[in-house]
Amino acid sequence: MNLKQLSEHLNLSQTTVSRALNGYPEVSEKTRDRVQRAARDLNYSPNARAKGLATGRAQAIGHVLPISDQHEMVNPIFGDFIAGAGQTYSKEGYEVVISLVRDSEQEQAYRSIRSRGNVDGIIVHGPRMADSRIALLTDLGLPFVVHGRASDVDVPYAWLDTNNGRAFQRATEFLLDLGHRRIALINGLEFMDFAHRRREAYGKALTDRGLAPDPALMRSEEMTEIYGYRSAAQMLQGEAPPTAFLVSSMITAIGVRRAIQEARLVMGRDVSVITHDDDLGYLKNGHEVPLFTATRSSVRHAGAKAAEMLLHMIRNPGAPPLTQLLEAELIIGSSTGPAQ
Amino acid sequence: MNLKQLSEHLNLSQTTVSRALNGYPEVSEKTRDRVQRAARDLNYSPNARAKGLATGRAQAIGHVLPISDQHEMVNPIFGDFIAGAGQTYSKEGYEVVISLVRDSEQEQAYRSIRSRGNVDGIIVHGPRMADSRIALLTDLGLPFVVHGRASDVDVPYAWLDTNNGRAFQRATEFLLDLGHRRIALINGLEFMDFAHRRREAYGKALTDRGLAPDPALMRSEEMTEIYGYRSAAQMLQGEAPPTAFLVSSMITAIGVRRAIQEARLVMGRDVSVITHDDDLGYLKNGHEVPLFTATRSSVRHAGAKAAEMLLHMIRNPGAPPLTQLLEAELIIGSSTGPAQ
DNA sequence: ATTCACATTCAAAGCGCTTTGGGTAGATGC
DNA sequence: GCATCTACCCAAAGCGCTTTGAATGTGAAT
Repeated sequence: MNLKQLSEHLNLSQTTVSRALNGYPEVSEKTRDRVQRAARDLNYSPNARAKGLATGRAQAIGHVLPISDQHEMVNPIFGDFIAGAGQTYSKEGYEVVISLVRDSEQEQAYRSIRSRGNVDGIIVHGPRMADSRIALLTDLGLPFVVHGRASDVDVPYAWLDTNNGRAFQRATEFLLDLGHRRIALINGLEFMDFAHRRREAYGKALTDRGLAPDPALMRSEEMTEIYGYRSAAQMLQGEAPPTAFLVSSMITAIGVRRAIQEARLVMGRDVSVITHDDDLGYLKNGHEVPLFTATRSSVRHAGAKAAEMLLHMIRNPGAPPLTQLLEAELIIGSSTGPAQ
Repeated sequence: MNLKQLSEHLNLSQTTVSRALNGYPEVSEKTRDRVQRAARDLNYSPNARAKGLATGRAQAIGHVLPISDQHEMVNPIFGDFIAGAGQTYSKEGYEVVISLVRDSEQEQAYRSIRSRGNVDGIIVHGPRMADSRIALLTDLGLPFVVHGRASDVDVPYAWLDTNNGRAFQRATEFLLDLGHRRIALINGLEFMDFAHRRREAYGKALTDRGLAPDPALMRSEEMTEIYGYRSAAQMLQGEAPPTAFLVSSMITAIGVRRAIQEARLVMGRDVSVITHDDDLGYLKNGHEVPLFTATRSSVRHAGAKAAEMLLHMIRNPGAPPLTQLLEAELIIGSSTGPAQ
């Protein structure tokens, strides 16, 4: 069923039918009704490609997931982010198009996304500290919102980020206040902007209290469970083990907890742990009492907000880029306690 | 830059340029070269919508994720599945379009996907035992592959599934062989087909050995960490606690482990655990020695295979639906041991 | 009765591509 | 020399929609 068939069925022109369905005023309520009813009954919905071609709008948003050439992983937060964004999109009639792009093919990929024209804007995931994609996209004139920020980029661009610096500074200070002096950082990959900020903040909190960050207590890797386990196990066996861990993700923190338990220590008593918690649906941080003390920031909420920002930018092409900084809560769970 | 501009630039017709770029033979190698070079230099790539409109092909695959009306979650395996599928797609020049669809809007959603025509085929995620989507999609004539199966559907359709029944039967037998008699099942939602099969297999393995499944030892819910924790904690406090747990996902098993440890028991000695392991990138099951004894089946691999099947079906419209059953390995980790 | 404004409706062009159905020129065969 | 291929190229139609610009009909105003 296409527009032509529908209009012939109704004995109307394609123009009128199109207008009736798209809510234009120059069509009588009576015919509009008739058209809408027929469209529903005959299960007509306009062909997205033709509509896009005619209007120049794709009614779709691209989400570009960088796949690092070494570890071919999709970040587990992506599911929740897209779930949040999806809510916003479906309200406004947008689709989601996903591109998995290897690090080595970034530029080419964005250019072709642009010229293929099947999205009206894109969400950039996983920004690096100096991320060339931002300049490129600005150049290409394709609306975009970055989930996160790129520290080394100084042109204005739209982003939505959690205040990772403040979150980790507060977390570090919280541990310091509990009397901890040897605080380990189990961080994400530090060429990623969020991880870089977290380390900076951790370092600053320490030096502000006159403590020198100890390289032996800092790790930086892809945030898997096994990484948390190995790092913590190794540190706990060292000659001057940490009394507290600051961890970059729940999954990694679970690995840290495993190492603590294997060392026959009790988390929250012998060793404290604070983790960042993205509030993922499948990995809630406890119920009444949170399992981990955590800096919490819902990635689902971030997704919904980022989508709103992007749609706003698409509708207001001239407007300056929006930015939004979300504060993480520091929630107290049972994984922290005073230093022994 | 569009085809018209490019062809004017080259002093050729649009026809010739189009043919040169799409590898048709009726164009001299010399001009083909010239065209390709110009296309690269001028950064031309054809407009996807126009191309789709002209060819009737969208060069895109839809992935429909059902969102249950109660728990608004995106299954964490989705990221890995899409990563696997994405590899196949990008080799063949297909895009991924995601639709998050609430349970209550399924039918409407599929119909509109069909008539909007922006995908050439779809992957159906999360099939229920009796899943009306399969009949609907068969009706609509849209190529599709189900990730999983629907037990109560008897029309032929294309699917790719892990042999959940056999995996859980083997796992149960393995525990029985170790002398366990009170084996708990921490299952997923049992209206989901995979979870239903798992329970059937678990029950069969027990009755085959003359044991009656004990309802007090069976749980069925969304597979979160907290669910595993609560279920196991509760069972371990019961008057006749299980000596082994059969768990449906790694995340849930992590919750089970937490409950075991909190009960001051040792996993693998006092209590055994077998889990299903989807081999997710961020949640590897140990390294040299697997942490959990597990039935393992890579969801990433499943994604790649399902995508291949779908593309094959799209290219061979008449062919009968393909099916593929993947066997899970039973890998022995340190979470199981003889019953005390 | 004539004019004008307004409310409806329509025919046709155009979005950027593919593809059909020719054309033309040079090579080949007789 | 002429017909016949072959290799290469092109103009134009068509994919399904939106949108421009014009036509039609109606009632009010003159």
